[in-house]
Amino acid sequence: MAKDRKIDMVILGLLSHEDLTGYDIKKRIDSHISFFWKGSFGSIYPALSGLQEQGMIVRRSCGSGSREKISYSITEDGRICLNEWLRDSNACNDLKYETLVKLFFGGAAGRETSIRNIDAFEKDIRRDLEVLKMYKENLEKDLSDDHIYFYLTVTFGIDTYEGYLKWCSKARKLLRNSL
Amino acid sequence: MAKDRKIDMVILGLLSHEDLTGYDIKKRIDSHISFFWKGSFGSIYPALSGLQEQGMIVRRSCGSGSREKISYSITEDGRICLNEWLRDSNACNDLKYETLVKLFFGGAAGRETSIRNIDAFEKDIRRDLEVLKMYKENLEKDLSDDHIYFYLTVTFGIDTYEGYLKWCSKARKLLRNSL
DNA sequence: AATTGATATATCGTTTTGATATATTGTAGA
DNA sequence: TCTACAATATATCAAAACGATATATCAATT
Repeated sequence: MAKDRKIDMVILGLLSHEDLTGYDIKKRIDSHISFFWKGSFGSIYPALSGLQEQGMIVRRSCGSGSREKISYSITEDGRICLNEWLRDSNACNDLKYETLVKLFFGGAAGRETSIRNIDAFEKDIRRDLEVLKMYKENLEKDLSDDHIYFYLTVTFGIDTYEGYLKWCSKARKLLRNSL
Repeated sequence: MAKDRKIDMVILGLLSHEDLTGYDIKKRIDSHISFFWKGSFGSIYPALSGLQEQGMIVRRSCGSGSREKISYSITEDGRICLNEWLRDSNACNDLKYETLVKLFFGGAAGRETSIRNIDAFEKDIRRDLEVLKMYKENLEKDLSDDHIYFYLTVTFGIDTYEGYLKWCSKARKLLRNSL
């Protein structure tokens, strides 16, 4: 049975494309999906053990030399489990904007503090937006069936980030101009 | 000293406006800030105990009758702690879009499944957007210094949600039209 | 009088984070 | 050559947060 562990589904998703080690999984998450989902070693390695016990994945030592290196493959059961989860359109989108919490309570520290916090947020967003735009450009060179799903998540990021930037300007203006 | 517990700051923020019980805190979070931050009883009650031990808040039994009811007030130390946190412009915005994870791995289930998932996402967003717009209308009737911070978080929500909706249309179109 | 739903506090198991420990391999510079 | 550093790789731990559940009271309805 599919558990409540969301990281399990991320791992199965990644393994549905290629065999990976725990470390590789972490790298894939960081490079490709970290702007809409994160994962740490502390969740990845226990999840891999759990998934193996459930028969969703199989491990194979692939140490080239003396080095222990453990690669995982998805099983047929794993594919079925992933598929079931994908077909269930219930999805929990859990957003935590510390920036907005600080803004919400901004009255306790004054408007200049809030403006500085918005500035810091904007700076982060601009930096991340550049990366996403680069991804988009590269993907548009070859928008095959394989890449279309990644492309859609990237455009999601770009659209929302550009929304953030517009809001930043408006918010600063309001904080400065309204008496 | 300020801990790593983010919920602590949310509680101090809420208590900086008015005295509240744990249950009230949960209600305030659900009604006012849940679209950018969530909190459960399982984090609120332990946090209240911790904050009290640190002297950031004080508890006062205010049972009207036999009913036990515990209200909390912020202390001067609590205000200082909140202020320090507000002034630190480092903020971790941690977003988890399960919808995007499903889309990213959508190739494993086919385009119709992805389109259904986008439809479900859009439906949720439209519903939540209506609520935010109502909040905005009400706030605009009296945009005093007290309400401006809430107003800004609400417009943030509206701007990003409208960005989501635009993306939904584009994404569906791409999934349907690109061969 | 009984039932329902809101109020209110609290705990428990599970998941996740973020940091750290440990050790190996590859590589760039002294 | 060697040596220091970064990257690779697995793993664990305490702390934090979630989500569900337990318990009980109060207010309003039936």
